[in-house]
Amino acid sequence: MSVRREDDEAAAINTAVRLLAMRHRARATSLLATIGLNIGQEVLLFELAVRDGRTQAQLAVAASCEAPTVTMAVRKLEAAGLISRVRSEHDNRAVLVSLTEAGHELMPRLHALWRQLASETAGELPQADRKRLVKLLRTTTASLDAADQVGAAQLR
Amino acid sequence: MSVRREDDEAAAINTAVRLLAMRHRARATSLLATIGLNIGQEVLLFELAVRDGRTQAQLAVAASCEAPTVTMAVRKLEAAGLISRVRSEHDNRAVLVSLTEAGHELMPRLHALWRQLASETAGELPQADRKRLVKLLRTTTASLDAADQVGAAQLR
DNA sequence: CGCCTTACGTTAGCCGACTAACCATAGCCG
DNA sequence: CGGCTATGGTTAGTCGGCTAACGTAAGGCG
Repeated sequence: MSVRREDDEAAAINTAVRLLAMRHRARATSLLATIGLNIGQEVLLFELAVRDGRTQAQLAVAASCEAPTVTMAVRKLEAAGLISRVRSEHDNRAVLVSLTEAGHELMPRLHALWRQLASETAGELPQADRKRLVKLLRTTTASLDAADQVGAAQLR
Repeated sequence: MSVRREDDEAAAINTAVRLLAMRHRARATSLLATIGLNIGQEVLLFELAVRDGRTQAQLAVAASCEAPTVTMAVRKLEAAGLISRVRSEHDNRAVLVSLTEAGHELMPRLHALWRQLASETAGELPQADRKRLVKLLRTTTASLDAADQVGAAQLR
């Protein structure tokens, strides 16, 4: 087998991932703008809707992003009146984040937008393919996670 | 069928896409750093390796990104000595971009990295699934493109 | 010929995400 | 008890990508 052949397949995979990532993000940005949200904020709102009163550190884990990203997103959400921040009683370092009334009221529209985005993404696929898609996305993500662990370990 | 159910599926799709996007980009960034490249630059190099001497506008289309993004990437690639920029003879506005000798020499390592990234992404999948994955990624990307066209058209 | 529109490229400014560095608090452990 | 480490959060700075606005050149068309 030629290297050329492998290069083609690698390019196909990598660019397909990159392009979907760009388009999905762009479309999400555009849809979220209609309710006054910036991308990245919706993840925290969804997490808080599931369980309120979590610390920013917990939110960072749940959202799979870093602490400073949460700091900024939370700050803007608070400025928008959608969440409230309260110092934890048990741990003076931690901040507990909760949805405000306005935050709760926004959720239905946010869910609607998210359904629309998912539909625009995979709505034309038969249901079996949609399940396959999610499964493949998760598998590949996990695979990259594992590779990253190894890569990081080699730096030590 | 309840809205709850649809919300779950939408969340599954959207977050799966988002997470793969983040991990894939992060891993690409990390791998590209080993040969001194920043993410985004590799796309232009691959394009130029296929066909040299294209204008920045053509590269923007080929790379599916905007003109200013190409401007910056090209500037840094030139500073790194990997490409050269020459004013077109036929069109005094246009700039023709080409790989330098150093740029050509870098390509094998870049291809190797890209194969590794693809392998880390989908290497554990059976070949049939890899093809399915690429197909699904392309289909969904096209679907989002179409939705974006409609969305943009409604703004007029 | 001269204008008007279109196309190419750059600049300026924004945003999300990351890392590195920092401060403050918790909590463990000698 | 006292110090050391680990943890929560913020700040500063970087980077890629985008949009908007600009200058300049090309090209069609009256």
